[in-house]
Amino acid sequence: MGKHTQLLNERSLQLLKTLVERYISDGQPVGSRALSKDSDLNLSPATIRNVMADLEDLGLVHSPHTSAGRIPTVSGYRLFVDSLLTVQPLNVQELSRLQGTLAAQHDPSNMIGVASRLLADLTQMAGVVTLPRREIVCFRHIEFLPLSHNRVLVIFVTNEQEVHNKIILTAKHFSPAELQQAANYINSMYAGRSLNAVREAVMKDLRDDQERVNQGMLDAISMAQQVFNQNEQKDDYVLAGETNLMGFSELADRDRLKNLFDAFYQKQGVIDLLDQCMKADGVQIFIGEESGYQAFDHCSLVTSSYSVSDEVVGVLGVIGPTRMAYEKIIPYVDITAKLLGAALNPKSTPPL
Amino acid sequence: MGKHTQLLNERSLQLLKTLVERYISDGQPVGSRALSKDSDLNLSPATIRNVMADLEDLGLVHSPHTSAGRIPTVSGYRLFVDSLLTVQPLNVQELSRLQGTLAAQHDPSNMIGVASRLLADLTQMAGVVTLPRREIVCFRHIEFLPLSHNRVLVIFVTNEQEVHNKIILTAKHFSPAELQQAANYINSMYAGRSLNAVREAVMKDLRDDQERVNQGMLDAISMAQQVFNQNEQKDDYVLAGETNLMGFSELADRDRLKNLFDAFYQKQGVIDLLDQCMKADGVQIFIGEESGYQAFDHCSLVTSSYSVSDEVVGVLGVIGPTRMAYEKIIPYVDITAKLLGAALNPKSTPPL
DNA sequence: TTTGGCACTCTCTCTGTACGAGTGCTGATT
DNA sequence: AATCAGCACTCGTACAGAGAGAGTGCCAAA
Repeated sequence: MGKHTQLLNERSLQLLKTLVERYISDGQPVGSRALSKDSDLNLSPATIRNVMADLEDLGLVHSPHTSAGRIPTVSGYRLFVDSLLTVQPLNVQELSRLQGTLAAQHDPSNMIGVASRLLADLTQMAGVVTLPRREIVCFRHIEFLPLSHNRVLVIFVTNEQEVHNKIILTAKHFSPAELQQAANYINSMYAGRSLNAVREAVMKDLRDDQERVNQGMLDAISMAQQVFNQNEQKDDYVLAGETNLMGFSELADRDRLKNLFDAFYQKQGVIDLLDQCMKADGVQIFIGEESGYQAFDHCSLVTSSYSVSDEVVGVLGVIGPTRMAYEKIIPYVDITAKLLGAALNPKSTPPL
Repeated sequence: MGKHTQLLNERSLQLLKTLVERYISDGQPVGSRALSKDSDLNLSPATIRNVMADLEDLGLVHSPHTSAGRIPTVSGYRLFVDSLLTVQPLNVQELSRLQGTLAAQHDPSNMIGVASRLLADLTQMAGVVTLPRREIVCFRHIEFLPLSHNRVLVIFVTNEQEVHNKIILTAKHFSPAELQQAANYINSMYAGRSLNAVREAVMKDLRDDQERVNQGMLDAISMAQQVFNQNEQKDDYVLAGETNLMGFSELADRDRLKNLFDAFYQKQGVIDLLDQCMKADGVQIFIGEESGYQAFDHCSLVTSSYSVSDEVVGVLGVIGPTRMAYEKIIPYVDITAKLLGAALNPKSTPPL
């Protein structure tokens, strides 16, 4: 694969692997003596020290101070997860528990929350799942309800069962009957198309039909415009188990922890990061500063996109300290993504 | 008021007051020398020490160790906020900023979030606002949409503009037209009544009209029953600025912080606490262990209920370390509650 | 009742020491 | 040429003692 695998011989890689594994399980810098015992290769500490010096030159490990052992750098972890890691197949009973819990939900909206919780509990770190977003959001049904002061409560349903509502202000007052009529009109005109298509159609109709159409339809269309024009893609995610992160000494630092949690609540930065993961399929990993996102500097993010009927609709993943058990986390994330996708899959299209 | 105000003379109270004030601003145990300088009474440190001994006997202050100054106990704080505290009137421009921000929202659902954020920003601690809950929730409108497999998406609107949705399973398959008819029937029968009233009426109709009514109506009523029967009072709150709490040394302890945040996310315990505050009107304060809620042992909670048209509908408040500037926080909470109530007040009832 | 004085206690910080872990390097061994 | 044992060296940590500072409690005098 990378330049390192060519530059380094088998033995060095083997040693790097055991070093990372050891550090992940212990959390202590690992010295040459420990490494000599841990690895199957029968080498003396002195030899190992030579190898370590090489690895250090390549920027794969570093020591916190002169006479401490070595700990992996970001590149070291990267090489480890890319080429050295042996993923652990996961436990059958855990798998069936996962599957069972997800399949038991019949309301997709809390299925996301459940998946997030599962990830968190499974890994004892933070789980994150983005709300499923289809490229083609299908407009299904709209409903207007009058409020006071020319305000109208708009309820509309997209895809199977996603309910949205917003309040719009109308230029003049409409009677309930008029609103009903407008809703009927919009439903008959636009239902079944994608939101983008609806948006365009509305624009077009508003331009073209200015003369031909009667007043009631015009009102309906202009309200439709208000509803659909702003491209409010409510990117969002559900987080769980963030308090699990408080236990890790890497993140014990006040400011780090605060930055991290602030990032969680501000959301935008995290969303951007997750969006990147959506493009690549399969499991995607950001280690430490790789994410380029300050708040995540001491964290790793293991994600996988999930798909409903072969279309990628979201991302889920796990956030934890850089020092995490990748060989376990990766299959967890992978499987959860597949199971969630399957669980979200509508068994068939509704009659309507 | 309490037993203490009678037991203690003016001077002791005065000293307790300055001690608490000093401790709140400094965070250090305050010694007799400092107290002697701070208080206007011209007393020597020695005299002050005698008084402190008395206060300690009464359980109002205590020293962390032999030769540290004194810090207030929970009872000390309690006496302070009940009888000694001089609330600071709040800054006019802050008040108008508050009012402006709240009035600018025209969607009540994010108004709650905004209020919470305001509290957090204002106090640099955590803000919390419960979702408004009226005793009488008025049923307004219902809508059925068919999904696959005899599942039906139910959308219903209560009060002015609260949209709820849930998925129910029906015994047999209904055509869209049948569902439409059922919705029309339910709307005409029950709209305008309180949810409780609807629930009862549905039960009654289901019992009584078994024979008289036609099949369509019967179906409608039995679906209505599914929708309304479970008493899902979705008690919930919106939290903001919880990360502000990470800065306080009192809460720096790992486990404490974790417990606190776990409590925030579990919600139930906090909801119970807030419910208690709803009963008392005016500003309500829990100091440290007073709340009886383990996770809040090192926190204080300053709350006030808020009302829409003279009916208490929710609670808001601020959560911070026991050592907080009560004289500022109290008016903040008080005013915010009043402003939020006013902002939520519907200007008039909608025509419908 | 108030106050100054004094002995005492406790914490915090600094210092020096000893120790252990681990490294880098060198020169001998294979 | 690769490997390894040995050695000097470095760094961090744990521990103990000393000194300073803050503050108390108590007693006796004003």
